[in-house]
Amino acid sequence: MGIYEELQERNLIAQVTDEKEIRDLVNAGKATFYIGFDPTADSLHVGHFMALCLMKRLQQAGNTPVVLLGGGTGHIGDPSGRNDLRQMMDKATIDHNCECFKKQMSKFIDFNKAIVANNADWLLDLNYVDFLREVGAHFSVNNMLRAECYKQRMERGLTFLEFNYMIMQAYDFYYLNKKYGCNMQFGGDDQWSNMLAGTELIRKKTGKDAYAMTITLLLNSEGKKMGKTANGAVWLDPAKTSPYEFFQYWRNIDDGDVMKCFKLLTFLPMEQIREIEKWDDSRINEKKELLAFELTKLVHSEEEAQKALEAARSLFSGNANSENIPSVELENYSPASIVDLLLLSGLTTSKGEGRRLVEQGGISIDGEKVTSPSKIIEIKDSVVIKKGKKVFLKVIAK
RNA sequence: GGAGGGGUAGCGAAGAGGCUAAACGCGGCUGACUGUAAAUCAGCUCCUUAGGGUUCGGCGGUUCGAAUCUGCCCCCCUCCA
Repeated sequence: MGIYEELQERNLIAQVTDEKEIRDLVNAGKATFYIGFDPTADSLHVGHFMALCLMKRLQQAGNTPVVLLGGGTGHIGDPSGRNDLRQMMDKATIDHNCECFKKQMSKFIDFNKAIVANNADWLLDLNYVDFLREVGAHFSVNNMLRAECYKQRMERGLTFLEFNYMIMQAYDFYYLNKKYGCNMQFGGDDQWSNMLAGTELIRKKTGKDAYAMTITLLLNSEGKKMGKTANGAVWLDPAKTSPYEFFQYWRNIDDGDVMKCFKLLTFLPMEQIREIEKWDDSRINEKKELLAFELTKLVHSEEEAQKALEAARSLFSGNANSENIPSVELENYSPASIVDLLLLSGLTTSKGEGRRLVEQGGISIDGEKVTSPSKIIEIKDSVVIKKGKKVFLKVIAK
């Protein structure tokens, strides 16, 4: 079974421009493919994770990845799948984010056998009129407006700036094709029209064929994008989403999404996944635990995954072994009310919220329910606060 | 540039001078039931030193009292140029 068939079996492939060509190229390890990452934040998140895994899989199969950092396109902002204008970022922020991305990516991609490019290197110095003549002439506005990603925005307003994003992305592909012989582009399914624009531009400019393939978007059983929590994205940076939180995110997913995630996200061999799929329903929690473990291992490390697993087990089984659980340290802590302590430890964002939680019986300390919002909490060394059913935090007084 | 419509809590959406910290729905949180799931049910969902305080795009005005009336400005949508 080739890598292409494996991707298919995992349901990773959403759309392709030319199945036969892509299959042959990829299975033979002859593809030089690129995936673009726009530096919209200082950490990658779960959405990027799939793309990175795909890169890793393809690299393992002998293909050459090109990581394209959107140092230039980041200045424009992709309107696809968005109903508002992206906030403009300054150059320093974009550069900083690119650096953060690179660091995180090194976990997934062997940079010795990959190409890293930044489209700031060629986009920022383009001459407007030259560019219009050379590239702009090949685009039909009529066609562009038919693209799904723009259609939606036509209702709500689309700036010329954003309208150009597709052209920039197409130009990237063309540029990489010329410079590195890059013949394939991968991306999220929402990128489809942008990617097609690239293959068409290459055909028009060079007469050569180039290919595009999109990855299934990671949607939950309700059709919403996964990897989001109430507090925002699930980040890959442990400083932004701790390994424990990361683990818990997957531990808590919907029953119906478990197998899909195994296939799409883990590197477990398909034989093993098929085995897991056969497990009895009573083992659903075991499945979730394994999924969470595997993903935490991939993104962080086996050691971190083990710690998260143990922490979760001990907390949810009521054990007091609090060695690896999430914690905060409070400097100069002097006994304060529970409401203040919740605020100090970051478990709540306002006193009103803390008061509510206590009144609703949602707070316990070291296993003991707190009933009065004004209760003064002494901390000898540390305490474990439980908020709701599954949020635990160890507070260490210094 | 002109005409019209609009901007209300995380989102959608009522409210059209006091009874409004603002209906309702979604989302979120807590509790019950469970399996750290879903569904269901109940409560909560601006801040607070619990007296109040600060909110309805922004800044002024009218009024005892403004999300509601008014002037200017900003943004969005539709049509015209």
